[in-house]
Amino acid sequence: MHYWLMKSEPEEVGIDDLQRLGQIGWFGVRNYQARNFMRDVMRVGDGVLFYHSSCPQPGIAGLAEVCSPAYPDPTQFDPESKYFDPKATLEAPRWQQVDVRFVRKTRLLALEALRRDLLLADMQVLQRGNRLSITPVSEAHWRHLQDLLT
DNA sequence: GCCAACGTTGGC
DNA sequence: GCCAACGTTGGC
Repeated sequence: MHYWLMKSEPEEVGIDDLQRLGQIGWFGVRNYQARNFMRDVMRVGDGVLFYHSSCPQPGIAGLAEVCSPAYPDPTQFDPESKYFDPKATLEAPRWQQVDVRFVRKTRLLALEALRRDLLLADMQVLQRGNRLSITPVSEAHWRHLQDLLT
């Protein structure tokens, strides 16, 4: 069992979209480290902090759960998609995604508040220069965040 | 729109 | 395998 923080731009897919759809494929990851987390480490049932990025109020907006193993991200094959990758083929896909299901919305726990919380100071997502859209979350951080989000 | 930080690419 | 140039992320 692992825990994750996954960033999404709410203009593209926000927590309300996940709630409406119930479940989505986490398409569009184009970073090898983040892909490897999905492919090699994630398991069905892992907990997910759904984070809104690149928006007026960045922060944790809800809880979700990994609900499929990794499989090829279809947008890499679609020339119309902004995530199209000309070097990916059906025989040798490059990019993977997992399905994520909605658990619940939370109050918005703003990035600013995360940074102020000393117990979260060493969260990977808060480290200087971090750009990974998927980062592991320790069990201690997960538990603390559950308390904050209750 | 700026820009710090980091990842990727490609020539050598 | 080095590393300069370039591209991207994402908060501000």
